Amino acid sequence: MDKQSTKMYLQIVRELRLLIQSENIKPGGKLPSERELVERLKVGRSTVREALRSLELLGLIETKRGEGTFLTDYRNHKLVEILSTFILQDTKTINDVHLTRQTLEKEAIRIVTASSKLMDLPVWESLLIKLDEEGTVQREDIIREILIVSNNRLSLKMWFLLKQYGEEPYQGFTNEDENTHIIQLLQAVKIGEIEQAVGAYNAWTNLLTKGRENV
Amino acid sequence: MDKQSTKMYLQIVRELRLLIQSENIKPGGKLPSERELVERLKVGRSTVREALRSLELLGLIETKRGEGTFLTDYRNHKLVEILSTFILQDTKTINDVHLTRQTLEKEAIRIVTASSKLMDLPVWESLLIKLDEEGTVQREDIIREILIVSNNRLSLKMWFLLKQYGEEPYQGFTNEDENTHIIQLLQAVKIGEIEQAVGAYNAWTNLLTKGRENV
DNA sequence: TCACATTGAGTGGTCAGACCACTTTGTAAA
DNA sequence: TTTACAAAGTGGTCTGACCACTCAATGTGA
Repeated sequence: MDKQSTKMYLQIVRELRLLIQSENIKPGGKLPSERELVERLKVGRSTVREALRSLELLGLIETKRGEGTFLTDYRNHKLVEILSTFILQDTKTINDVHLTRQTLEKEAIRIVTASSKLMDLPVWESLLIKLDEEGTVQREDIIREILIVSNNRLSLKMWFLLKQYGEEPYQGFTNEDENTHIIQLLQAVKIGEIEQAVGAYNAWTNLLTKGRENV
Repeated sequence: MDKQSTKMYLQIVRELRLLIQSENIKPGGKLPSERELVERLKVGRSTVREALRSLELLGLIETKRGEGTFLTDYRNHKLVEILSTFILQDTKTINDVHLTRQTLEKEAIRIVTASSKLMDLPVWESLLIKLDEEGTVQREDIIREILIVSNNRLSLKMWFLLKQYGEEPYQGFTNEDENTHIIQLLQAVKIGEIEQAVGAYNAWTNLLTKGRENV
């Protein structure tokens, strides 16, 4: 291990990658302990830890005191979580959060409605039936379902985050006024009418945000 | 500083964020030295370093031996390097990154085009003139301008991040085929034709992503 | 006076060893 | 057999030491 050229901890990050590959460690699998890595890589423990901590902040590994270090499922995009908290911290404008969330929601609606495979999924009919029978439905359930079906996990993860930061009008059940728009939205999805679906979504959203501040 | 609950180095990451804000450290600016942070935060140096190393791997700070630690412009490559080796092998994931970025871009186009104040900003005409005179233009400049004008700082920051991850063909100059779509896009923006603008954007995007893998 | 070399303070990079807190496991006692 | 406890293994943190590098103040010689 030469000292000068590259930073040691970056070297270790690389070594770890090779190690994971050569030992075929799967997500959820256990990595060698810090002390073992010290011996195998012939470096100090603090250096090993700097590498591990970096990867942890990236969400690539997970450490449990008393147990060990584990490879995580990359697909969880914990990365976005960290970066988002960085971002959201100095972007106090709560309105930006709402608008960005709505951006993701609208795009998901467009994607679903534009796809012949997704637009006539049984789930939309199920939601309509449930709405008809029970007279109300969890607001969040509908949007979440659309996001999930649209099949972009990154967007989904961001949506969860933004929803969490924005709090406000999404929890709880719908009222009759909302139901009108929701029915229109779901029916438009079913028949693949994109702009009609987005229009219904906008009407629904306006209803919910009515009375709040404007841009 | 309590020891048990949260991991110390994450606490320090948070502290650093506050410090950067309260002392108004700009990109390129210098952070307190590791030893000073040890004193101010009352923690060990290795812990401080774990936090700093994490932020460095994220590309948020930059360290120079013998000089100090500096806040970077968020354009560093380290993050991209690491991610591309660890995560982005998953084609589905990188595709999510692209699609999510495009979602933000399209919405920004819609917002700008839908606003009578924004759609006839002199900047669009300037871009058209520049394109006409020089025959080419930086791809990124156009989209960035639209994002900025759309006035959602959160979306803008997310866009910056996604752009880094995605290692898109976004750098560099445009060619003649692209220029056709760009002109159409900008002119549609100027006259407030939303769907036309989005359509031009899609055509442009398809041109750039043509030949890449499909979902 | 000026140009150059030297030195020392400050900074990040790494290492070694010591505890602590926690989890798991094996073993001895009931 | 079941329970309680001790030991081993692991990550979390701190301390102090030394190295490598940068920069500016200082000193020296022409």
